Amino acid sequence: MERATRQRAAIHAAIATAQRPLSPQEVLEAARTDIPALGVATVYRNLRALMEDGTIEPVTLPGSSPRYEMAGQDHHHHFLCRVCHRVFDIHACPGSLAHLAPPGFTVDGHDITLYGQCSECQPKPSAKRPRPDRRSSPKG
Amino acid sequence: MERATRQRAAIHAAIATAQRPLSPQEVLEAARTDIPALGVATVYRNLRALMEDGTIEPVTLPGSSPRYEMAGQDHHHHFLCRVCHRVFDIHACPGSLAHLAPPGFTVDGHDITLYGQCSECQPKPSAKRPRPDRRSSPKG
DNA sequence: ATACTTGCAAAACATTTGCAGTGAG
DNA sequence: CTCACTGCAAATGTTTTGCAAGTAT
Repeated sequence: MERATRQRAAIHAAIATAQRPLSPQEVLEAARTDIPALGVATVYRNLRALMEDGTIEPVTLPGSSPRYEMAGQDHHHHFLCRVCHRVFDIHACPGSLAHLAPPGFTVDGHDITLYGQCSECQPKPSAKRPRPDRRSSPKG
Repeated sequence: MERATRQRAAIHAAIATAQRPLSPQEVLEAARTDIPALGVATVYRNLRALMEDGTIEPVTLPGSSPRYEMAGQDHHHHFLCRVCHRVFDIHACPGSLAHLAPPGFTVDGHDITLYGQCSECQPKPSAKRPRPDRRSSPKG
């Protein structure tokens, strides 16, 4: 990552602008509004470069390939609403879970995903109906 | 899933015998000790059949393709070794994490994945070297 | 026998890599 | 000018599908 290119700027902007983690494919589509000829390989190469550079971070949710979001956020986890399938950041953490591992194992990190219903999708008898499915990932 | 075949039995046995969730590739290798000519497609087809049948369950770890283990086990979590990329069951749980969610959210479940090094991949100065990379999933 | 299953090969996808041409510094 | 970067295409690697042959029932 030594030169500043239009492609890199477009890819960076796509991620910085998005209100949610983007998949490589979504990044490609978003960045192509700026640079129509942008190639997939360039997206993957720059995602890796931006990650090594510490500019973006991967968001790995169970069962789907990684998405990317701007780095620099606090250690956090994710809440996946079973109704609207949106992902929310959980800015809380139970702390080290190293003691859960078997003897002889070394723990250096963890991921936690909570499942349930977000505040807007609570089953209220006669309230507004749940939000539509806004899932964005292809493989979700 | 209407007929009992040797292939299906071998695949079922491979998963039932393993002490950890297996990737399709690991299932293939294990089942081939019984049926050397076993094909990949058969493994995938049977994994799907056994899942629909409720015999096995998918283990979806963040960022990697699914693994499979016998259904009906107690609530447990998983440990992913960063060296050999094998997955181990963690038969411990910090308990309810419902309090981590924002007000108004309902939590009905959670997934926890620990990362680190398994007992066989510990960096011991002059001990046996770590196991080879047995990763089977590309996206992990 | 019938038709579900299998194994192989090709297809479908996602991601990576090789290379010659392009462009930032 | 240089050489990192890009776009394209080919290569990798995983999972799915098409089909003729195999085999439970």
